[in-house]
Amino acid sequence: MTGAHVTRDHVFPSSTILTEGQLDDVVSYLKRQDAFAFDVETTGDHRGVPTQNEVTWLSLASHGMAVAIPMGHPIGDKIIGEEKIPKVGKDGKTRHYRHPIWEPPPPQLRRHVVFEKLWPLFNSPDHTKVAHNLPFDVISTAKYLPAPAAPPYADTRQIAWLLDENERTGLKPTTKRVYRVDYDKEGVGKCVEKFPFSKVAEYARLDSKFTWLLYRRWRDAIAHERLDDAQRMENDLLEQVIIDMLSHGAPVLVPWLQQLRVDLAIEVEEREAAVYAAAGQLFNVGSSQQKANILFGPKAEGCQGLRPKKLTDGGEKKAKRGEPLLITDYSTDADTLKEYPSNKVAQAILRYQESVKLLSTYVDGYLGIEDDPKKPCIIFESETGPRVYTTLDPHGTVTGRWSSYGPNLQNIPTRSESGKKIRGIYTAPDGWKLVVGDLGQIELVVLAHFAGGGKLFEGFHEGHDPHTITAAAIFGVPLDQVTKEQRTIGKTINFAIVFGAGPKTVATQAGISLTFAKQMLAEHGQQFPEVHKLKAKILKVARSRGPVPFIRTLIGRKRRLRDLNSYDSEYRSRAERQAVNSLIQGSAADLIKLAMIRIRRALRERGLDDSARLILTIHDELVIEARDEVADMVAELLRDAMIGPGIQERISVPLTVDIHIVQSWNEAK
DNA sequence: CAATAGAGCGCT
DNA sequence: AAAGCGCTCTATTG
Repeated sequence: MTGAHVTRDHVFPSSTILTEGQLDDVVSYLKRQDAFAFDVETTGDHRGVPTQNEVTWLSLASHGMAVAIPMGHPIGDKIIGEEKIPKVGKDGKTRHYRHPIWEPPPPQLRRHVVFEKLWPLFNSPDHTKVAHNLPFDVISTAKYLPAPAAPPYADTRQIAWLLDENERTGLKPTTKRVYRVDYDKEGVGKCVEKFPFSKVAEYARLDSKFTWLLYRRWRDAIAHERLDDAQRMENDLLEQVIIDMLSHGAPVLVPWLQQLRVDLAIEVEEREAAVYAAAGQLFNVGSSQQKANILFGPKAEGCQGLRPKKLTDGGEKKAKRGEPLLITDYSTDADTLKEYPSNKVAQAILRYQESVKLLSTYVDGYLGIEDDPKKPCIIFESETGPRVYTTLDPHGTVTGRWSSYGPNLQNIPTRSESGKKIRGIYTAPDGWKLVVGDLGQIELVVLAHFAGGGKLFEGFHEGHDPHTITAAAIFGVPLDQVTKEQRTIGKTINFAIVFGAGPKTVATQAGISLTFAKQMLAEHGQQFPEVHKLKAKILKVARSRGPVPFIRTLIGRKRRLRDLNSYDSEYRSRAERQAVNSLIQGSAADLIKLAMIRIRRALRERGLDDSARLILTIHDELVIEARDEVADMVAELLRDAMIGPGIQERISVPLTVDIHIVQSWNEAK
């Protein structure tokens, strides 16, 4: 049944574990090692949500061995028949689909038996648990254990990312790249329950085996590239922070969300009707192509006859290749529509799009759409009420920031009125508060730190606002005489410096002429020479390193920029902007990560584990859920964790933090 | 029918 | 010629 796979790493008679005796042998072997790799195969409606999924396979690997343990695989190896499943199509017609009938699977160990036997190993402080994307495997298995697997941990995806942030870090792409082995051409991992037993057994085994091999292969690589400090920080986050954050999720108010669904649905209908009324015809407002035809088409054909102002990205490329342009190559994005304030259709479309975006992404996306398996409800009941379980990915970006998905909780609206209502959904349960802290102007603080002096640096030391500092300098006025309009331009210039934007972008962004934008940027160069010297130095240092140029962030993590040496000036310029921005964005990310480690330790030292926990990070902001009675204390601990002496000593510019104790997230801004 | 690309837009 | 993300919808392709 398990197949006779003859590979040199078989120390066990069978690579598929079906009996308690076989499992005992595996456990006693692993106990004699100092590390082992493990991996899970999951099923269920929410197989990708580690707090909710069902683990049906566990695989283990270590020195010279790799085994798979099935715990509820539904089918065997052979097809023994066929049945016809009737299915009603969209057109109402019933079609019959042929469906294979599989032989039953072999008897498998029960999940509680497996995890009971593995617990001493998973709980051992003397065994390093290795996994590829470790939080997923630790949280998936924690449901069946007294507690999540204990540190020490090693995450081969983290190592892959530290060694090359530009490559795909999934197990399959990594295995293909490193070993030239592609063991899952059929996509077994996507849907294990549909594949024959032996195939899944082998697939699961290989997941752990290659995880183990990567771990062994890379044992000296981090030190070799002098990434030790960066890895220490990443491991602290893995071992002390992220498992806890992802396990708890974020609290949401379902009744409010349901009310919003009703209100927004009405608003969307009204605004959709308004678009058709203004246009004098029906069309799909969600289609950018149809939108372009309506807006830019000739008046003679009942369209608006507006003059297009901007090409889409695709249109831009076409133009560069010298191909003829169509009406649909022109952009109909919100920035463009705002350029036609007197056109009723454009303005109606803007209002419609604002509502429909909120409804589909932030309401329907959460509550789900009935009878649509692609849009399930992603709110789950917990002991303290309904919660959503985002995945925070500590290795999901090239700069070092964390990303968030399923749902993305790093792009919850803040600006529009309806957006604030959406944000209000995130509300602490009765007896709890949200303690929210965000670092003030962290990217500009980091920029001033690296510049090491000059007007921005000095201004921060005197406690001034960076946009006012920039405005005062480029307009040549005292700080206390900067107008609101001047400050706005100062803000745009500051963004331009951090992102590397040119005069054209500054002009459109600030609503000023191209000539004036050029003047302002030139003046910035005069007033902030150290900032421009810093940029030059960043590029020079990066290029002096090879073979692939790179910058190092505050903690020493690398951002590699091959295109810094490109002969194509477009690529090269982009790489230059990325180098500067990565130093700033990446170092700011380092600071917030250190703060997360510090707040976790502070809470634990004070025995507050059960009354306060980090639930979110949004780049420069941390959100903690804390019991009412400890909220004030937690706020002070958070202040110290984010800007206390231990953090401040790393940065030569005074750090600031805004802390709010609130019930709902929308009260924090 | 499913997968992918493009446009667009929410956030820092 | 603006850095870094993820999600939804449409249109196209296989």
